[in-house]
Amino acid sequence: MKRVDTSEWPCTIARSAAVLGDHWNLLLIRQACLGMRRFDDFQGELGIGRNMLTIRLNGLVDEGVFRRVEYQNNPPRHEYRLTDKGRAVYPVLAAMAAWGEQWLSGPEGTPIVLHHTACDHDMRAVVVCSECAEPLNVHNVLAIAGPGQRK
Amino acid sequence: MKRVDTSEWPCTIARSAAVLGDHWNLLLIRQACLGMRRFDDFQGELGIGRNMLTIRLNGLVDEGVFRRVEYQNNPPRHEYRLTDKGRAVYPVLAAMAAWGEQWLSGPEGTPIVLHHTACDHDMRAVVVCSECAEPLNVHNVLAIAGPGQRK
DNA sequence: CCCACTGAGTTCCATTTTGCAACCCAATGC
DNA sequence: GCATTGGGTTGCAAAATGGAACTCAGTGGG
Repeated sequence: MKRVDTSEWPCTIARSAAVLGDHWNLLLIRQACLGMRRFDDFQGELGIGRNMLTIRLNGLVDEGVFRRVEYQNNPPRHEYRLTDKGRAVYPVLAAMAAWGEQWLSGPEGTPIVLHHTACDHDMRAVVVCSECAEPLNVHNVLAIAGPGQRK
Repeated sequence: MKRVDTSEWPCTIARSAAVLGDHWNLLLIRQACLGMRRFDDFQGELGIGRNMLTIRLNGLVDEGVFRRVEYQNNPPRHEYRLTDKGRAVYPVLAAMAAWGEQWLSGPEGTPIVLHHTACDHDMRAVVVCSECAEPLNVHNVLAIAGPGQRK
């Protein structure tokens, strides 16, 4: 009766969901994207229990999303930093933020505005095709079996 | 000791995570994006327990992601269809698929290839700025308080 | 020297969630 | 009239979750 593990399913969404389909993981990566690195900071900011936090951080380190770095050694202390793989989750968070902004904001409006420093505009994330740069939607994308397919 | 609910936090990612930070929800929406609508089809394809499935589908209907539609009434039978809000999750899934493809594929390569019918190319999703169309990354986006902020 | 504090975790325990299997019900199909 | 189909419940045991208290090593203050 272990929780179902989808990390080996022949589907990139299922595999991603094994890591990203957990609200604490998402929130931890979000905080890390904002520059947070320390155990107690994550704990205090998110209100996650310390035991949960330990389990999540270890899991994300095992996944290669975080790296555990000693930042002083007397007494030994470490912090959790995003790896390249971890930083690559940012676009997913941005897409989730865009969805949340459009569909989950109350009448007061969005609680967070994203500002793109590269072009100096407030913006929202848009998910587009790598080949033609048009926005994607359910109707214009087909999923077909790739080389790693087996099931 | 109920599971922490982040749906009212003043953060669009936390709010989205309350819905999308659950692997079954993600997988159900994925299946629905592929055209699946029936209880038994979801159950059989994903292998999710029937009780879990009931809870998840009801939850997603309450959230407004799915709509429960009667497709015959003798005996009464219904199916679950995506609403506009539900279809709007697709870009998030596409972004997750792109991350999974790059970081979670084994040596055999990706199990799934996405094909953009609009431009007739195989592609991956790219998350860009709505204003300048440049790809986003951790370093060039700032999160600042919006009108709905309070905390 | 003693005490409190900091950072980063453990441990314990009571609730919830999961997952699985078995069961229910109404209308067909054969 | 008996099994099948679609869409669920119910019951139960194994895990995950959340909260609070406790640990441990070094530091800073008095």
